Amino acid sequence: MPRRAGRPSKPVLSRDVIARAALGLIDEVGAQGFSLALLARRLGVRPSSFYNHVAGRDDILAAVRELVSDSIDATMFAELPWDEAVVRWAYGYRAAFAPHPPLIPLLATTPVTGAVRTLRMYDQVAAGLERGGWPAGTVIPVLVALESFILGSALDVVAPPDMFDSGPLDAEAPTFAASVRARDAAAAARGCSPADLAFEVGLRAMTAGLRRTLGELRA
Amino acid sequence: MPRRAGRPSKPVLSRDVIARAALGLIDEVGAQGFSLALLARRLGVRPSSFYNHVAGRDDILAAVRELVSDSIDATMFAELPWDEAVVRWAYGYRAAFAPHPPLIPLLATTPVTGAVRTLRMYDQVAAGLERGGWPAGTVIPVLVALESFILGSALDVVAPPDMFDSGPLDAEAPTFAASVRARDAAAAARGCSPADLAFEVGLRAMTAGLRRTLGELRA
DNA sequence: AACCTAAAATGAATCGCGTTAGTTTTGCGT
DNA sequence: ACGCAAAACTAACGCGATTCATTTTAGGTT
Repeated sequence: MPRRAGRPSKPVLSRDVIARAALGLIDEVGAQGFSLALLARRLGVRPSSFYNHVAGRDDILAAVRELVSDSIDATMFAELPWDEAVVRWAYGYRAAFAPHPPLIPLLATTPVTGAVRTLRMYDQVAAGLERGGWPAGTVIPVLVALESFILGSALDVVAPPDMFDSGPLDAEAPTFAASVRARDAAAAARGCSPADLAFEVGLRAMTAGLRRTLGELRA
Repeated sequence: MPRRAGRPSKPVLSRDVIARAALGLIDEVGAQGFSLALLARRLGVRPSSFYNHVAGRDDILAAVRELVSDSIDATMFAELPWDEAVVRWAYGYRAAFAPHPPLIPLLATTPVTGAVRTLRMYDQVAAGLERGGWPAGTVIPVLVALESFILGSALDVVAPPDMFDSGPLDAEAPTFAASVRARDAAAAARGCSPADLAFEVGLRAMTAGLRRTLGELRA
């Protein structure tokens, strides 16, 4: 039963409704299969109706980005020591993207354009680092380095694991092939995914290294 | 003077010719403006001609990725101590992408699918880490953590710097705004870009932390 | 040397997607 | 009660990737 033309009694769409539906659709069909036509069908609407609420496709993706990044918590920087807060923040940051793998390539490449909530998150992190004793000029580089690692790790989550299969691998790269097998065994033994393993190793190294850097700076 | 139909005396296209032209075109018009029609015009060719050499648009981008990632050197892992090699490798990795900013979002999101040269690079890195004393199961996590940071940092290079401008910033996020200004001053004093600053800070922290991790593992 | 197949280009046509313009119906403020 | 703006729809455009058929040429086979 298609809707006739004309304004409906109760509004069907809104920026928020569109963003949530887009997020769900991307989760289902992947970033590849996402299209306005499909999204419109899911919402029982024609594609042109979107333009009453958003500026276009890119704007919808921006709304989705806000939706996801707004779920990242950064309040721990107000309470915990900076290095502990960094670890928790990183885990939460990564966990916000983890449920939506197809989204990561789409959003990691279009960083934080003018979202107010995101800006506030940065403010909390910056305040926490400053409180922890980091000199003014070093706060943002530390923040950016951490975020770079987190985003890169998120991309790793979405990387296809099937490329490390046998075949030309053992012939072309024997050391690498053996290392991959050893890693898979290690991940299985710890009961976590290979991507988790790399993230933990990297995050521990990063925080330990930053602690050392801060110590050197204060001397 | 358009070419008539039919096979030319000397072939005009090849996978390599297409890839190099695509790289140049993306550098000029950005990832946004890249299209097969435009690429074909640059090469004096019709879009359908591509399909005699590549599988389609995605395959062209894969060829471009190979072109760029093949320029990453990893031979230092055979000569230098692992931690020194890591630093040089990371700089070279990042430098390979730096000349092609529009390419980074396009390629960072589609990691290394089956390129043989890339596989060999991984092999060299893995061998170097193993030689440096890293246990078998830890080699790949360390490699992946490093690559995650490098790719994330590459994305940071391409991030628009104009988002940190005044406006609602000082009202919404005063600490952050002040930190950004302090960072800009620090970067200017050191004569490098803000992105470079974050990369150096993160890389130093990462390697220092990994040294510590390796020390703990051997005890 | 004639021939046949495969390679490598063009030309025309298709399909889907994002977007715009114009139309219709409805809600709300004066 | 009136009118304007909001929010849906329909129709159409343009562009981009891809496919299919056609044409010309290269290179190996008998």
